[in-house]
Amino acid sequence: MTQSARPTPIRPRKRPRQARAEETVESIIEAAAQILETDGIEGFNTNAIARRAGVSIGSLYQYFPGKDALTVALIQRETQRFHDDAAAALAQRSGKASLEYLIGAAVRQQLQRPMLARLLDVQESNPALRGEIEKAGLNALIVAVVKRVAPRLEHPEVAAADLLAIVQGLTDSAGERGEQDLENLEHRVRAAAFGYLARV
Amino acid sequence: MTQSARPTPIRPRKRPRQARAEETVESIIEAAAQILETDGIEGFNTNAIARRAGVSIGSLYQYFPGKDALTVALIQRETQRFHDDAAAALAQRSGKASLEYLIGAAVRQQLQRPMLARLLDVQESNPALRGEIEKAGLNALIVAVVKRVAPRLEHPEVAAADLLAIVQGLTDSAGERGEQDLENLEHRVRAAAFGYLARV
Amino acid sequence: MTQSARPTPIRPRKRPRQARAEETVESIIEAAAQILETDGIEGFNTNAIARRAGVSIGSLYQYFPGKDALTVALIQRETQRFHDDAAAALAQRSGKASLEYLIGAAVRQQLQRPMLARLLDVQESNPALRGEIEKAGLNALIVAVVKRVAPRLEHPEVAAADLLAIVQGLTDSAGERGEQDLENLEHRVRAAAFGYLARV
Amino acid sequence: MTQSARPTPIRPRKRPRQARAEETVESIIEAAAQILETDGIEGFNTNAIARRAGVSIGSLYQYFPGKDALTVALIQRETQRFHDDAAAALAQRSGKASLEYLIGAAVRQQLQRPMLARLLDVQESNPALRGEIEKAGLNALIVAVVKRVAPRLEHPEVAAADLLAIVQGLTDSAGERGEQDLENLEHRVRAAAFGYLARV
DNA sequence: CATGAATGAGCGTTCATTCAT
DNA sequence: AATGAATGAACGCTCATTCAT
Repeated sequence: MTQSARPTPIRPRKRPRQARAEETVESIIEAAAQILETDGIEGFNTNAIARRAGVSIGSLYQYFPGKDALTVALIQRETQRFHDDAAAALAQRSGKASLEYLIGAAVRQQLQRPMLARLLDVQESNPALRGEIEKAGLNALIVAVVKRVAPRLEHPEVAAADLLAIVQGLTDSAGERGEQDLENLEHRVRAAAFGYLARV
Repeated sequence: MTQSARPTPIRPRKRPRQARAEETVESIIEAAAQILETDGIEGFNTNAIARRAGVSIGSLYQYFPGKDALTVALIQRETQRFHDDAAAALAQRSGKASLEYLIGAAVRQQLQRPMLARLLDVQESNPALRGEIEKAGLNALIVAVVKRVAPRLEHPEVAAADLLAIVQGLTDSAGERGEQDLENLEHRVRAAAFGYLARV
Repeated sequence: MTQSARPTPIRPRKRPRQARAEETVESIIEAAAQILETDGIEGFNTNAIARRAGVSIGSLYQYFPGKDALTVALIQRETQRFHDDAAAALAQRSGKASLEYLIGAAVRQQLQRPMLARLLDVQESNPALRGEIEKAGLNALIVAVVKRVAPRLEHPEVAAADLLAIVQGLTDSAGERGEQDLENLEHRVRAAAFGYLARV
Repeated sequence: MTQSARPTPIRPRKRPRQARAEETVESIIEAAAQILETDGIEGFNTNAIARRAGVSIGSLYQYFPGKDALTVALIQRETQRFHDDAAAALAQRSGKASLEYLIGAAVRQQLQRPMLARLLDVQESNPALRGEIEKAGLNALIVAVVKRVAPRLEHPEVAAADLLAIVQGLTDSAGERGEQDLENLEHRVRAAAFGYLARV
């Protein structure tokens, strides 16, 4: 009768047990990504997402306890890619190569779906989502990379956060301006990242 | 973000001709800033802003043709401060001093009202507001500063945009984490900015 | 973005300051009463109530912070009548006359709008509304009446609650069966009430 | 309460012919009772009931054509207990003992599962369920008890209905206030019942 | 000009019910 | 028969915007 007073949980409501369900979940997340890319935050509403996914609104809520949970899932999916890249980065021979690898991954990902990446960065600052986004794993990896490039740094965690901010700031801004030249952008991001590490 | 289908004009409906009107406009913008700081985007709605400004919702719409126009006005006001600082930066003796001055200004502004600065950056990415925000003036000034520090740079406009992105990225991220140490943050931002310029 | 997590307050959002507003509030409450009578709880939804009141859904929420608040207001309005009658009851010469007066009032009110009275009794048991309904005043009056009829009773508050339960139980049941004979019903209610007091 | 436009039949879809089916039906009804007790009407939805019963939602609809049918079945089950008690009541020696026995049963049942009893009374007033609940048998028994206690009463059916209303009104009200003292409550209910019969 | 009551499109979400597997 | 994924009508509620006073 009255709408629930307790805040909606963010974690997925149920693990899909059938193949069909898994497909549905995937299609919803992908629809969310597409909506964000084509219509921006304005069009980012659950009904539209369900429609785009070719799924009923009820199904959306079968797998996501609320809109925020879906947003988180989308962010997680995109973060995961970066996370995998970061893991690969650590496998590089030198520290320098590690960071370069990481930057390359970030830039590539950004230029692939610029709108999506930018809007997700924006969503990430939504306080309702705070703490729900698994950043610990990614952060640890970046810290590890930082420690390899600049082993003598006093506060590698701060440097890691700063590097992430620099890379995101630069790529988002480039994406906003519609930049396409991957090489050039990558060069500039490297300049900022290595420049920072050299002087901090 | 905007609810109506037909796009609302963004430019102020009327230039205030009387002192009282000017005050009203100012109070509304300040109310918008305060709401953004205290309640975040969640609380950023026209009715709340009017109430906080001690003005009727009707009056708000007398001076702003829509919510977006008000948002733009607020962004402009904050940008103006930075613009003034940038102008002062150019008056510095050396190019290095100019950029340092600019960075100091940016960091200070960010740490003074961290919420506001961050949320405005987010608003700025709203495509509905795009193009309505007067950035040309500020950009020109930054380009001028860049030309002084790095006269031989091939694309000073790109560098200017990058520097803005780096500074905003770093300060927003710092604000998000609740950093308070101005000196330390300024040091790191300088590292990134000068490092970038040295290597690009 | 997400629907509010904190439970909706029950008290009216604003005191109407203009005559028009007062009318609107009245019309909404009356519409709620009518809907409850004609369509039962099934039809008791905010959109239908607003429509019946000839008012937009927005106006309803301008004066009532939520559906529950409206329900409470409706219950209060109906309780008020009874409250007034109870006050008049105390003015009767004898204690017996007081209780008889009260019973007469209850029976009359019940038979006037049987559906409404019954459904409101049901609503009253809604835990979400508990404590929001001003019962203290009415209770005190009934206790006073009880003390006059049966001054030597050990627990007049319990007796008052019991009497209320008996009267409501009987009248609701009568209303449910479509009874119309006021005299007869009143006689039976008196039998139960006075019989209870004589033996408890 | 029912969502579909066309009215759903209320009678059970099929008589269970196998022992296992009978168990399933029983487990669903018991689950419904438990949900009503622990979560109140708020939590009383078919999916939750099926889950609590350890049965799929599909199975629930295999045995009950709709939610209302399940509610009716639950009410019937609870009524049945009372019905059995009423039958036992008639076996008492005197009429007075019969009624006292009945009241004792009612009070005990109410205080055993106060939530359940009260909420079922509320459900009973749902017009969609009206007429579907088998009350004739119970009524006849109460009438028989009444005839034994007060053989000269002109309208024993009315008295029976009134007594039921009085007892339910008092016990529900007591349950609502969390009363636990069985003896005391029983004493007051007797006072009301016998007082009523003596004066009506 | 100012006020604030009124509007209503649209959003997030629930839950009874169906039906392919 | 049993399962549970899927459906979608319907509800509670918000907030940008209008307009009579």
